[in-house]
Amino acid sequence: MQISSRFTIAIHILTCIDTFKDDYKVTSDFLAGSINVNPVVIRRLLQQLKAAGIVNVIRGSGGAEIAKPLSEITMLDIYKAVDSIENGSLFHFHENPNKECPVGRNIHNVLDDKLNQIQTAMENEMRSITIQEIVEETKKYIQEE
Amino acid sequence: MQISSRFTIAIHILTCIDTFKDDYKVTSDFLAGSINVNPVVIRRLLQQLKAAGIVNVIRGSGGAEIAKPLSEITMLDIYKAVDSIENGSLFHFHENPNKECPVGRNIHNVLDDKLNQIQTAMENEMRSITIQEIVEETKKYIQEE
DNA sequence: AGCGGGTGTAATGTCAATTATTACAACAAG
DNA sequence: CTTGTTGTAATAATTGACATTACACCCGCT
Repeated sequence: MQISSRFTIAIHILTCIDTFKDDYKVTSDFLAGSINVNPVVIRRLLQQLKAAGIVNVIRGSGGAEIAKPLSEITMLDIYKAVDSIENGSLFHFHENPNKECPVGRNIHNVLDDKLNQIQTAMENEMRSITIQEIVEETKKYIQEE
Repeated sequence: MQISSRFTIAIHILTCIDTFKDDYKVTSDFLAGSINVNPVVIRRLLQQLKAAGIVNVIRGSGGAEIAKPLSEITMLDIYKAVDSIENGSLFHFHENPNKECPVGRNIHNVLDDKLNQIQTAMENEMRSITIQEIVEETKKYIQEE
């Protein structure tokens, strides 16, 4: 299965907040309009991003803002904040290898290392990309329209 | 969501085939016993591995064997063979960003590059690990028991 | 030739996760 | 105290993963 669209939606959310922060009050309804999902989905994601210290959400009067410099927010931060995968493990290991079988009882030990190695490579790449790059490139695209 | 357990099961299959090739006829039932899944799951995976040229499956008398040197089979080969993810894309992009919104109609262009970059990092790491390493380490674990 | 163990595959069922949606209490500002 | 908004629970629809049954087909053996 693929990594949840919560991840790309969260990136879209942050990009919108920054892009429109001076011209609009960026509410969950506003964001839902650009992303084309239900506002409740946005609110839940905003809660998760808030818990990670990435955004502030203004209750009552409404709106969301980004809580720290864009250059300090990496893809990995977002990825982790919105629980893109379960238990933090990218791979779903088959649960019950047979302990009676020599391979069955050892495969987990051998594979876990390798799977971690792969996942780490992915996470390192994520850490190297900031939301600032995304926002800047998006602005460039918009200007060129 | 996580990457399907088909991936780890396929690795388990190959490890078993090699480990037991001299002592048993390695049938789908035999493999199902070590992995603890239904034999039909094994047969479907064997078909996919066969389509990728990784194994031969002997119809009639039964059994499976590995079709090429272990050192030439990488994690990436297996990963691709068993369709661990859909459409080859690790990330599920939210489908319908609003084309009326400047961010909505450009985010796909910007993000696709970055997502590919991340996925490529993962795939490169997968390419660097061969099933031979897995088999050898597993044998080492078994001997030390 | 036919038996028996095995594969290939379709059909069906179950379960869990994702996403959508409704509903409403809590809240803040005018 | 009204209005627009957030926070969150409850529920449903959809989808995909995995399990399982069933059975035709295949091939070596006697």
